[in-house]
Formats: sequence, structure tokens, C-alpha cells
Amino acid sequence: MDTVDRKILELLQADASLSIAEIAASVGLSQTPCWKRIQRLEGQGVIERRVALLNPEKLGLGLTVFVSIETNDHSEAWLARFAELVAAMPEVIELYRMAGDVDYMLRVIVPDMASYDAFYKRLIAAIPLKNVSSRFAMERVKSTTALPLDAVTA
Amino acid sequence: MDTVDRKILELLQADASLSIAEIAASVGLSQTPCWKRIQRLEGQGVIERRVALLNPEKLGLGLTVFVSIETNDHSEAWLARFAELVAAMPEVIELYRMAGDVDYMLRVIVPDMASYDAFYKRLIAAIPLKNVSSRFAMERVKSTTALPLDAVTA
DNA sequence: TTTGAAATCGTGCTTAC
DNA sequence: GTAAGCACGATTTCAAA
Repeated sequence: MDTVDRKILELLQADASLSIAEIAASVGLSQTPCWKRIQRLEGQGVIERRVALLNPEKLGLGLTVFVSIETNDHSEAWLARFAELVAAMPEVIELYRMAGDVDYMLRVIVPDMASYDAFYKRLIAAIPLKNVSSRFAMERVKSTTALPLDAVTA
Repeated sequence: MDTVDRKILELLQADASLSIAEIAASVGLSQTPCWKRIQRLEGQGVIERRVALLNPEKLGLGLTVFVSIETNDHSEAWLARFAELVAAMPEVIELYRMAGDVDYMLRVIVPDMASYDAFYKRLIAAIPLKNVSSRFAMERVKSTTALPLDAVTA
């Protein structure tokens, strides 16, 4: 993992539809070694997948909610069940287990408040939760999937 | 935007490296009309871009932090400056303006606690903030970029 | 051992039906 | 909407540094 690798990753994070020729030219390599590096990065799992990003507003998915959850049950089994439950809920874009006073944090995307209410009811009916608190987003100011490779030394 | 469009988007959200032939077969269309639909969805901006998703752990980016911010200044000018500032900070993956007691919410990715501390100091030095509260993630349980198209009627 | 040039082969994209 | 053809880009092979 050197500077050239990082440059390649930087480019692919921004636009995965770039051709090998374009990437090779940008990083100052010819096609074959550039292609081999990309293959290696995919093989190593550094590049996990290539996906299409959709515009939520254009699809009528206007509401983003950050949900903080506290639980009484901190067992492995409870988490396993919670994880499985959430995996089956497509509205939940992200779920993190947290340090500190809040146990879990979810990011949820739904069309509107009515849909969120329905989601919320489904969630609290599905599994016992001690406390659930919702914060609603008014505006998406910045949003990216690009990781900060500047900070990376690996 | 019909069932076939949604099916196409569903597939591309999961894997943007799929060939037109594969997508066409999955949705029960031949290649040309399938290709035309994808072109239209891109032209409309429903498909915003195609990107590579990287594995943060393999890059040594192990720490995700949710940062809640309160400000005293609720002017347009303040937000414009804050937005510009944050746009230039690659550690900030997401920034939302919120309803309720918290004004802004950030998701930040850094290698470790020392890097977060450095980021935090840079942030509070750059712009006046009334209150900043950080919640640290211990484990990423679920994480996707796929929007819930089931909920969409548009 | 690693790089670059060229041939192959599978796609995307275009045209005609 | 289907089917056929052209053109381009991704792989592979092979020669050279």
C-alpha cells in the first residue's frame, strides 16, 4: 500500500466508472500494472464493492432520522437478535454499537414522518428497548462515501 | 418509474459492476430497453454516481464518531461558512442540519482517538460553537448505501 | 521481477427491424 | 420491443527493461 495505491483508491472512491486507461494516466502508470494493483486491492478486500448511489430526494425518501437506543439487556444473544432484526429492516441504513450512555445508534431513511412512525412502532414492538430517542434531520449539508485516505499510513 | 425501474435500481445499489446483459435477464427485458432505462435514470439524476466502497478497518480507519453540535449563531452566513469548512475536512463523512435541541450532527471517521482529538481541536478552533458532544462507536453492526426502495411510490 | 505494447475477447452502445 | 453490428475497454499474453 503506497502512494500510487492510495491515489487509485481516491479516484475509485470518487468515480468507479473510470476506465483503467484513465486511472493509469492519472497515476502515471501504464494499463497493466495499474490493472494488477486494482485486482490486488479487490482481492485483499480493501475495495469491498462497487455500487450505484441514488438520490434520496428524487425517490421521495426525504426524511433521515438518527435514533439513539438504550437497552437493559447487554447480552450477546440480545445483540444477535437485534442485529438480525435490523438487518431485515431496509429503512435502517446504519447501526452502530456505541460506547457511553447510549447503547446503539441507528440512521434511518424513510419517505416522511408517517412512515417513520410506522417504522418506530414496528421496531419497539419487535424487541424490548429501555429508551429510544429520535433526532430528525432537516437538511443534508454534506454526505459522502469516500474515506479519508490522507490519514491512512497502512 | 415502475416496478422494473425499481428492480434495476435495487440491483445497481447492490452491485454496480453487473453487466447490462445480467441486469436485463434479471428484470426480464432485453438489453436495449434495459440500457435505455438505466440511461434515463442517470439522466434524471436518480442514479447519482457509481463509486467503490472501501473497507475502513483494512485501511486503519477504525474509529467512527457521531458529533452533535449546538451553535449560538443561526444565520445563513454562519451555516455557509460552517458548510464550507466541513466540506474541506475529509474526516467528516456526513453533516446534517437537525430539528430540535441539537443543531448539527456529524459522522466522522478517523484512525484512532489521537486523530480524533486532533480533528476536534481543529474543528473548535476554526469556528465558534456553543456545545460539542461526541459519541464513539465500538462496532459497526450494519452499514449500507442502499436506499429502501420498497417504501418508494414515486 | 516488474513494466509496457499488442492481441484477444467480452461489453456497452448504436442502428436497423 | 427484438436482433445484429460496430467500437471500445478490460483482460491476457508476451517481449523487454
